[in-house]
Amino acid sequence: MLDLRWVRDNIDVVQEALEKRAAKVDLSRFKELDSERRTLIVKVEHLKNERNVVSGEIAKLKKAGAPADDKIEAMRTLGDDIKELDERLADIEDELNRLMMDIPNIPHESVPVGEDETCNPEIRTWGEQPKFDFEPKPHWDLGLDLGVLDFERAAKITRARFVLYWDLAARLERALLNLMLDLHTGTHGYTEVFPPILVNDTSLTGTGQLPKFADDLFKIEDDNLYLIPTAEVPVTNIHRDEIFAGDDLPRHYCAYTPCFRREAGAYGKDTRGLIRHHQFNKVELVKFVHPETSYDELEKLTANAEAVLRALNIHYRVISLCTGDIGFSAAKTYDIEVWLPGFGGYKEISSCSNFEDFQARRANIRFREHPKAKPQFVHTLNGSGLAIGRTVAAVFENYQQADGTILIPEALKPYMGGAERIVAKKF
RNA sequence: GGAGAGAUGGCCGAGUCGGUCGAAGGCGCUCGCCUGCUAAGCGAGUAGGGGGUUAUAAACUCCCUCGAGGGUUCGAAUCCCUCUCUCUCCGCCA
Repeated sequence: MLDLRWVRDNIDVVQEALEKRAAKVDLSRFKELDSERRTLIVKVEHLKNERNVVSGEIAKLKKAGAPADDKIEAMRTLGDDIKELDERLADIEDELNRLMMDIPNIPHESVPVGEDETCNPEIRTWGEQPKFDFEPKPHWDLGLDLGVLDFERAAKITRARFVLYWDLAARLERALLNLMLDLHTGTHGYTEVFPPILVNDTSLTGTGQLPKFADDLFKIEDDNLYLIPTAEVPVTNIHRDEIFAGDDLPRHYCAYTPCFRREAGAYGKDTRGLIRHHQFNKVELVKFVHPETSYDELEKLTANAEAVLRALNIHYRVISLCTGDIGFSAAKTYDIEVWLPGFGGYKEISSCSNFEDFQARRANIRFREHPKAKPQFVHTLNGSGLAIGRTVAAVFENYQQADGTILIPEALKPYMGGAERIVAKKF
């Protein structure tokens, strides 16, 4: 959410940003509601002041044993007026609030202007596409041939877009998440947390998934709880309604969690393999930082996520999302796209964003520069470090051999219980 | 799931029959004074949000907030209702 006063004073900036994002929000309605709200506040507060003053007088009279009936009678009608104005004010604030909730974040000035994902510029690449003297297979064929990725049984147990891993594929998933957590907690200095994966609607509103994106979430109706679509939600909400002391910042957290997404708008997209599932594991990086440092922190966070692919020695590129492709809450986003030789293209494996104070304002996460200073909003950032299912896919495709087996990358060997490669087996 | 108790400022804790309570007292913290050092002592300050005025400064002023939301009342931290959370006991359970 943006700051109400800031929007009021910078309505043209907001309008321009909305156009760049191709977002539809009615700012003329905003102007109406905002000015009506302020007029009403002045009126009703004036009346409330009178009520408070006269109530004090009534108290005095009663104590002195004097009659106060005429004042009480006058206050009765005043009370009705206040009630009516308060109700109108509440209606206006509701509508204004809904409107504010629908306004996406303002992209940072460094974000490239563009209509859609075809306009995202490449920032850098690392490594090279591996050369094969055979036709590399996509990971789903590799997994099926080796017997370790069982989509059929997963569909039986649950439904499509779920997977059952067998044996060394299951082990590989666990190896990867351990490698990632060890790297981020060790070398990169993040604090590991393990949060709840069912959350309430306040948490989802804080990070921006609600109210706008309810369709993307799995909901437990009976308890009014949701399965998290990303660890960003519980981890960012750790500090909801809290005020940091200035020297408590920055905070760097990493968390492994399963993630659940309904993928409501994605029918027919990435239907094969591990790319787009309803349930997947992810290691997430989340930062709470001083506003002045947040863009430096975004560069570092992205580099920390990249470090996983470097450790695995897998080629990738980093792109900067343009104004038309950037997420609702983000001010700037880098996507890391991993090379999948069998699939024959790059695929997003991490999305690293600076939300500036957009989430912090919704979730009310603040800090004090000095003990006596007014609280101000922190900046929040997060990024995948990495999506684990897609990393499994990347390992499969990049480390496949002519005989259909998959070599275990050097960095994963300590985690694989002595296994050197994944070979075909029937389960 | 059943029965009961509770939720007040950074923390602890008072709040009488609803009446000047945003809230006694203590601790902590900040600033100043004092004292060879330390400790102690003295004085002052110490919630958040939203309006008005203003330069989106300082200062001043008003309104709201005593878990959340609603109600009763001229007036609610105090009374009533709903919800959430915490604690105790019973049941169930990895």
